[in-house]
Amino acid sequence: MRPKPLSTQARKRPKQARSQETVTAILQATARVLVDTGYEKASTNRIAEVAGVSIGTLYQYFPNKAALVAALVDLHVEQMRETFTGLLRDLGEAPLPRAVGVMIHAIVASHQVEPELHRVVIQQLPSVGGRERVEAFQAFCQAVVETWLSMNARRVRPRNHRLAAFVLVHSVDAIVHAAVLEGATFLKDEALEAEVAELVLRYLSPE
Amino acid sequence: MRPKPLSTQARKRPKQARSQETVTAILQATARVLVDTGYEKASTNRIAEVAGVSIGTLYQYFPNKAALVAALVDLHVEQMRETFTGLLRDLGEAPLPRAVGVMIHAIVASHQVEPELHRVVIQQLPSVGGRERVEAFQAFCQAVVETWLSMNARRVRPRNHRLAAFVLVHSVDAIVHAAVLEGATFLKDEALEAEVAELVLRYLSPE
Amino acid sequence: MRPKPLSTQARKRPKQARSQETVTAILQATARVLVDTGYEKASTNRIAEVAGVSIGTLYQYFPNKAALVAALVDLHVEQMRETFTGLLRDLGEAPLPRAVGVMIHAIVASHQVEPELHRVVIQQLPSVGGRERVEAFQAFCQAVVETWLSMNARRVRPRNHRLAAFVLVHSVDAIVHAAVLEGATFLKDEALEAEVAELVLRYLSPE
Amino acid sequence: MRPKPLSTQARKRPKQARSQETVTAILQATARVLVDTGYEKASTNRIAEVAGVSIGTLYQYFPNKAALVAALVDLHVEQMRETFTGLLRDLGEAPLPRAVGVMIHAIVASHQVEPELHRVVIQQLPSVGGRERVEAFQAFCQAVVETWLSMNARRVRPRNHRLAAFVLVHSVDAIVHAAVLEGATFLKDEALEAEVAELVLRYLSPE
DNA sequence: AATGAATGAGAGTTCATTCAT
DNA sequence: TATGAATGAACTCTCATTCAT
Repeated sequence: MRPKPLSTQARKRPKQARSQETVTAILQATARVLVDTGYEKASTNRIAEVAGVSIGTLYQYFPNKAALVAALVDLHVEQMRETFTGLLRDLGEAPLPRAVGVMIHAIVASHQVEPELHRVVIQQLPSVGGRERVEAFQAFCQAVVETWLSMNARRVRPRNHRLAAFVLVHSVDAIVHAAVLEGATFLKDEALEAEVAELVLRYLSPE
Repeated sequence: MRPKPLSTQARKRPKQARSQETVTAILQATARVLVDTGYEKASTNRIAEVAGVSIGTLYQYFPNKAALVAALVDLHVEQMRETFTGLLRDLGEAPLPRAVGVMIHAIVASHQVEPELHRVVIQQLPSVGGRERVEAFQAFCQAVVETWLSMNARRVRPRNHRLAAFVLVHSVDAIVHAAVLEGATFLKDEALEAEVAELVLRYLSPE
Repeated sequence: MRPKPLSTQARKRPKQARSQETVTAILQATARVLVDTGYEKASTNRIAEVAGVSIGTLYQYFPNKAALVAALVDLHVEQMRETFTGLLRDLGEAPLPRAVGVMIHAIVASHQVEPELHRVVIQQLPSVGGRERVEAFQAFCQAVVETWLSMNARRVRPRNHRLAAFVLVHSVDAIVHAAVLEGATFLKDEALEAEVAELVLRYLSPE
Repeated sequence: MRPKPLSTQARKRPKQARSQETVTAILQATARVLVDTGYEKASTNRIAEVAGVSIGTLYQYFPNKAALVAALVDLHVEQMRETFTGLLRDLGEAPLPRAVGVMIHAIVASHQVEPELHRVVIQQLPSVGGRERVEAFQAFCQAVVETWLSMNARRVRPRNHRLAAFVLVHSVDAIVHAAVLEGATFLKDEALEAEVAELVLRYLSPE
C-alpha cells in the first residue's frame, strides 16, 4: 500500500490543457464560495457546482478540502508577494522618507489584491493549511525589512534590527488590515498612509 | 431543515445557586474544549460531556451553539475590559512617558488573561458571535485612547485624534498579539514593551 | 482529546429499556439486510431504515460499520457456542460411538442456528471483525475435542491429540458447512451424519 | 443509474502479441493488488495504475470489475486443476495406500499454487464471479474421486460413492485450507499429510 | 430542572465506469 | 488501440438540536 498523500498536497499535476482549465475553474470557484458564504458553509459539493464540474473531478485534483483551500491560499499569497516585491525594486539608496513611503505603499498594495478573499483568508481559515501560509508571508516581509534596516544601519536609530522589523511589520500590517476590513473609508484618501509613514519615520529617525 | 433559531441571546437567567453553577460549568467546559480541540472539532455534545451535564441541560441555558460561544466570549472580553480599565485609574495628569507606559502595559496585561482561550477566540471563531465581540473591545480601547488624546491635546502632536487612536491601538494590539502567539519569547523580557513605548512616544511627541 | 475508540468496540452501553430495544432492532435489521443483500450491498443507511431508526441512532451505538457487524457476529457465535456446549453435558463416560455421535450432532446443530446468517458470516465477511470471531469458535471446538481426547486417551488410537483435534474438527466442520450451503439435501436424512460418524470412529478406533 | 452490465465475460480476445501482454499485465496487477490491499480496497483505478496501463485500456479488455476478478480466478483455478491432474496420471492400478497418498498430495500441491492469492480468493471474494468458480474446482475434484471410487469399487468399503467423495474431498480440502491459512506450521513437516492419509485409508478400508 | 435517546440533513469522500481525443 | 479527464450515485459518518420522560 502506498503512503497516504500528505493531506494538503495536490493530487496530480494536470498534463492536458483541459485539466489546467479545470483546476483554475475549481480554484476560482473556491474563492467565490469562500467569499460568498464563508469557510464554515463552503462545502466541496457547492464549490464543484459553482466551478461547473462534478464533485469527482474536484477530488481528482485535490485530495481533500484542506488541500483545496491551501492551494487557493498559496495562490493568493504568491500574488501578494509578487505585488510586494515588484514595488520594492531599486530601493537601495533612496532617502529615508522615500524608502519608508515606498515600503508602506508596497504593504498596502499587497493587501489590496483581492481584498475580499484576503479578508476570508485572514479571518476565517482554520489553522491547518490556511493561517500558517499567511504567516509565512509576514515572516517574509519581516525578513525584507530586517535586511533593509541592516543595509541602512547608519541612517536609522534602532540597533536591534530584528526587533524593529517585528514592531514595524506588525504595526503597519495591522493598521492596513483593519483599514481594509473596515471597508476602507480611511484608505481611500491618503491620510492614513501618511500617518503610518509618520509613525514609522519617527520610530526610525536617529535622535 | 428545521427553521434555524436566530438568537444569540442566552435562554434564561438562572436564579438559583445550582443553576448558576451549571452555567459556569458549561462555560468552563466550552473554554476547555475550545482550547483543547479547536473550534472546528468542538461539538456541543462533547462540551456537555466535559461539563458533566446532559446535552439537554446545556440547551436549557443556551438556545444554540453560537449563543454558547458568544456567552463565553462575552465573559472573556469582560475580563479583559476589567483588567484594562483597572490599570488605567488615576491616569489623568501623569507625565506623557508614564501615561504611555501605563496604557501599553494595560493592553499587554489584558491580553494575558487566559491567553490560550484568547488565541482561539481571535484565530478560530467564525464571524457570528465571536469576532465582533472582540472588535467591540478594540473599539472600546480606541475610544479610551481617543478620549485621553483629547484630554491631553496640548501635550501631543497629532491633531486628528480619531486617526491617531486608530493607528496606536491597532499597532500596539497587533504587536502584542503577535508576541503572545509566537510563544512569548519577546514578551518575557521587557525589551518589547520598551520598544513599543518608544514607537508610541515618538509618534506622540510634539516636534 | 480522548483516544479514538477501537474500531470494533460498541459505543455505549444502553441504560434505559428503550435503548436496549433499539440495539436489538438494529442488530436484527443488520442480520436481515446481510442475508437479503449480502455484505457488499448492505449499507448502514439501509440497515437503519429496516430497523426503523434514524442513521444517527445507529451511530450512537456502533462507531462504524465494522463494529456493527462484529456485534452481530459475536451474538451469532455466542448462540452457536451455547447450542454446542448445551448438547455436550454428561458426555464423560459415554461409550465411544455414543460420544462421537453426540459430538457430531452438536456440531451439526450449532451450524443450524440461523443457517442463512451463518452462510453470510462464513462466506462474505471481510477479515476485519468477522472471520476471526468465527475462527475463535473453531478454536474453541478444537480445544473441547482435544480435552475430550486427552480424557479418553486409553480408548482412542491417536497419540497427538492436538493434531487429531485439528483433523477432526476441520473435517466435520467442512462437511457440515458444505452440506448446509448446498441446501441441505444430504442433511435431512441422517445418512450424512452417520457417514461422518463412520469417518470419525474409524479414525479414532484403536487398531 | 445507468443499466448495469451483467456479463462476467471478457470483452475481447486479444489477438496481437502486445494486447496479450497488456492483458497479462492487468491480471498480474489484479493479483498483486488483491493480495496487497484486500478485495475491499482494490479499485480498478489502482489496478490499472499498478499494471502501468490507463484505466481506459483496462476497460477495453474487461467490461467490469467482476469480469476482471473472474478472469483472474479462472486462471488460478486452471493452474490448480493442472497441478492436480498432473499428479494423478497412472493412478489406475496402484495399491490403495499409494493411491490415497498420491491423491492427498495432489490436493495439497494444488493448494500451494500461489497460496497468498488463494487465500484472498477463498476468504474475501464476494459470491459473484469468485466463489462459484472455486466451488467448480471442488466439484471437479469430487467427480475425479467418485470416478476413482467406482473404478475401485471392489477394494473400498463405502457403497455410496457420491457421498463418500463428498465426505473425503471436503475433509481433506478443509484440513489443507486450514493448514495453509494458519501459516503452514503443520504443513512443513509431513505429519499432517500422513495423518490425513490415515483418516482416509481407515475410512475406505473394507472392514 | 435535568435527562439522554432520537433525529436527519448534509458533510466529505470514493470508485466503477464512460467517452472524447 | 490507448489515453485519462470527467462523471455522479452512493457511501460512511457527524453533530446541532428536539422532546418525551
